[in-house]
Amino acid sequence: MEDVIVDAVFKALADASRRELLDRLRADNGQTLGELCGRLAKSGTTMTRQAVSKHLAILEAANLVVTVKRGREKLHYLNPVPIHEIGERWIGKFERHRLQALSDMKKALEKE
Amino acid sequence: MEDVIVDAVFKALADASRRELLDRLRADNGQTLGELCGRLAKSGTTMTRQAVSKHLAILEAANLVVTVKRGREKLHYLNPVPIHEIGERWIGKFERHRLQALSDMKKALEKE
DNA sequence: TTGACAGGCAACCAAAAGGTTGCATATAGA
DNA sequence: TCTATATGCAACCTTTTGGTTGCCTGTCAA
Repeated sequence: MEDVIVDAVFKALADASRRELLDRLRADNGQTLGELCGRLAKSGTTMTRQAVSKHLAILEAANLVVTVKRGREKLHYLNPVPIHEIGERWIGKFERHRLQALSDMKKALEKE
Repeated sequence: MEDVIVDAVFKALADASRRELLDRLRADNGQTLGELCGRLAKSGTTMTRQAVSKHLAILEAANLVVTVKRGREKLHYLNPVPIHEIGERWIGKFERHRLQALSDMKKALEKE
């Protein structure tokens, strides 16, 4: 996974509304734009269809969402692969140094 | 881990310069601001000390970096805990639906 | 064929993000 | 004490981001 892809995924995940859209697709895969326009839990505010559409476009560009056109509707499917790879390759590399980093930190804090 | 914390962590991770700073601390923990100011690999460009300082402040606010003052220096330590928790709680919940989502997607694509 | 419904496109706007310059403060060391 | 070093703070600027409104296109169904 090249850097530019990692960047697109992290940037896409940086927004709470987009993370919630992913959550919704996780709960109910294959929804249309209209269905996804329902009230976002985040602060109970509503959002226009166009705003949601833009968020979905960003998720799609990051390959976190895949769409299929069915007549005049567009179905949105969660693609869990990029999230999985971030977990494996990016988070994983920090995981391997976890205990070491914590012990470094502890030692430094104790010196104070 | 509350939503506001998850948000701070994801936002902090959304920038490539900040991810590189974490990478550097992973390679060599406990560096000062000055040391971290060296040329960032990202496009080979340099950055002013103040820019790096701001990035570190954001990482510190997200609790991804912990600092210890030593005289006139400030040592920066990687705190891997938030990354670990994002992996466990956020990525994990998508992991559990991974195969299902892929099969949904496949089915939808085949219908076309 | 003609509405009504689902979505796309483009212009525009305010706020946040990333970065810079300039100056201030504090500590180490000669 | 005096000076160089390490960092902090604040104002300012530009670009990106998240959001809106308005209008256009395509498709289903009576």
